[in-house]
Amino acid sequence: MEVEPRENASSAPPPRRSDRTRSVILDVARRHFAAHGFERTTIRAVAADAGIDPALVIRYYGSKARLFDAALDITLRLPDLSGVPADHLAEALLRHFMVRWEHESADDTLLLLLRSAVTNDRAAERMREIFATQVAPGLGGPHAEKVGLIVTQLLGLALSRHLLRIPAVVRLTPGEILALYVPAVGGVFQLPRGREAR
Amino acid sequence: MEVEPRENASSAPPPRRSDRTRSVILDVARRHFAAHGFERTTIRAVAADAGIDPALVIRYYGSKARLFDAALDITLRLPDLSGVPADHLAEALLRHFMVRWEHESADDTLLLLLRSAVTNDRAAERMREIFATQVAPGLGGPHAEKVGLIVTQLLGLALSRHLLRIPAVVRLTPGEILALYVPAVGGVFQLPRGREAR
DNA sequence: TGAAAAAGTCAACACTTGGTGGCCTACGTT
DNA sequence: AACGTAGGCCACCAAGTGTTGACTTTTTCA
Repeated sequence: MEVEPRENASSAPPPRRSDRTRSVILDVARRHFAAHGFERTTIRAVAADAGIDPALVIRYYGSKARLFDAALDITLRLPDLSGVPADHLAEALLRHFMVRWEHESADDTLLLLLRSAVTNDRAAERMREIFATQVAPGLGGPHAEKVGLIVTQLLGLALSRHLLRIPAVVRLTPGEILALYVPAVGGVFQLPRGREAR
Repeated sequence: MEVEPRENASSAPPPRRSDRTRSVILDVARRHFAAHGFERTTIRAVAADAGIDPALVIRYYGSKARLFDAALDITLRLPDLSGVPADHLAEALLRHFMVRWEHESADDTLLLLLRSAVTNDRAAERMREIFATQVAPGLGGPHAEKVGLIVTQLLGLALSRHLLRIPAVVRLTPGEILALYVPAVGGVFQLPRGREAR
């Protein structure tokens, strides 16, 4: 696989001339996967969009599945909420994702992950991994048992506004969403810490 | 099921001998679409599962797309919330959908709609229609501008619990979800009626 | 300069898909 | 019983897919 034989004993592997092509392919592939999901994305379309031959995609990534895996190698850039007081957590969270998602040229990271995960088991598993390793630790601590429902609300928002594009949700301005939704997310945050025993 | 050309001038169209096959096909197709989405569902698989020849599917439904349309002809059985006082709306809503979704043999209606709509434009459009004609009117009235975010929360729950199966959400018991999530949904409901001008 | 290695192209493959038309069978009506 | 028709099956087609291997072009470097 292992597209990277490391011959260099030192830290960084030697740069290849094809690195640029590799990353172009990956970029284009990410856009296609985010826009159409796994099945409807064809290697031929990605290659055409990247201006190269379909065979190159296979050469560098082995297969469509492995290209998909590479595209799912995602690092969410989560905000640092360590200093935020509990009663402002909801607003800070929402505000952060709103500004990121609203902008046109925003990263497709979330769309890629969400759209893929709904119809593709591999992507769903990857999403759970990302949740466990990148999301839960950051928001964990005293709110451990609530993290799931916080994320649920954020995903719901992304889903209905950016994927399903439900008019009643699309119509709202960012300010309106903030005003209406912060109390909702806060409603989970501000519950008493220990819930009844399970 | 409303796949019935009405030739009969009287009330009921004449029953055909093939009606049973038709409905079997539609049932199986709904299950497949709900489980795998549009692209990954093949006519051959549906036919095999229904125990008939693939050609029959085309014969009765014309094409895969039209079979999909027929499968999307859905009537949500929404609860009647007219008599529920405002401060119990959230709980009533959540409780209703929880009991429907939790049960094993539950209807796949939501999964079908949700899973399809994320990768298929036709399904997304159908979902917006259903929202506009079946959901919004029922919840509308004084909460008109909030309906979108209420639905957002319900969809988010269905998404993370039943589609993505995020462990932190799956792990929760129905009672826990109710306890944690009712304040959230209520947080939207109980906002002052008129929000700042748009 | 020349040769080896890398980068990229091309044509073809095996396979799956949705879809079509012809054919056989079983039923219902007269 | 005969026959017309609807229900069902089979073989097949054309298009599109991921993937492969051989080939050509470009770069690298001794």
